[in-house]
Amino acid sequence: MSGFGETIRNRREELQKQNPQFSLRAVAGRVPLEPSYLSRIERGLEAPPSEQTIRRLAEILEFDSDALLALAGKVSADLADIIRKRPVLFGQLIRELKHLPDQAVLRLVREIRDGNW
Amino acid sequence: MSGFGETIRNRREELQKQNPQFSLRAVAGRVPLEPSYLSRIERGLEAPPSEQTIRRLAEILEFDSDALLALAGKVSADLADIIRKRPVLFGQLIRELKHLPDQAVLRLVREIRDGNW
DNA sequence: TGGAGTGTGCAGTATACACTACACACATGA
DNA sequence: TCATGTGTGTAGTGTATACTGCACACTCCA
Repeated sequence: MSGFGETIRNRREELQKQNPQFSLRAVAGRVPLEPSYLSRIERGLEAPPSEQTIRRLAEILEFDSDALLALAGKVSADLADIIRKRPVLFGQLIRELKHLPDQAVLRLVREIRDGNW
Repeated sequence: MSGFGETIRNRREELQKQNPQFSLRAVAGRVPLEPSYLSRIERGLEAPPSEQTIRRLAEILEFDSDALLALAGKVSADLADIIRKRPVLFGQLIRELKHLPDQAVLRLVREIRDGNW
């Protein structure tokens, strides 16, 4: 599994091919961040930045923010909030779902969305 | 909703009634922690301690650790790990479950446990 | 050939986190 | 009365987090 830095560097360079507004400096400027800091992050010399900064990067690089946060070893604060409101219940559920295949979880999501619960 | 400090103080004092081994000093000694630190935490003068320390307190005070962590504004690291392995999938699911009543979530837990998925 | 743009190296900083250490005041019982 | 146990107040500490700031080397092209 590739790391956080590697992922955003690859994604940025991919976008940069089509559009010069995706140079390291340009992206850093939009976040905003110091270019040298972003550089160190992309090369994995520095730990991933804060959740807010990761969200901003995900926005700019058009990347799923939950996925990017996960690569940074974090869980989105809004999800954590949902769990914290019913910790025992959600604790049970999530531990139960741990070994359930993607397909089954996805089916669950759809059934809940369709109001079958 | 009562805070973290208040909760552990109440719980500790309740146990202390039956057993002198639940004085602030004795509990602090078992964790182990400096008594003054635990005192400040119980009175809400200090932020809740680390996840490890909260788990230890939950163990000593026979309190659900997920619930205690939630009062401290935290989500158990093992749950976070599960989510981080499939961030998009679990993100969808949890946001979908946000407004589902306890009863429905509980039924879900049981159905999954019974292998109906 | 020099000005603009590329990424990088190195140093420094403010704030929060998670505590320890120790002195103090009060109560109780022997 | 004094040793023991109760909780508390104040100060200090080491480490991590999340960055900034600026100088530097390289490339490109006008």
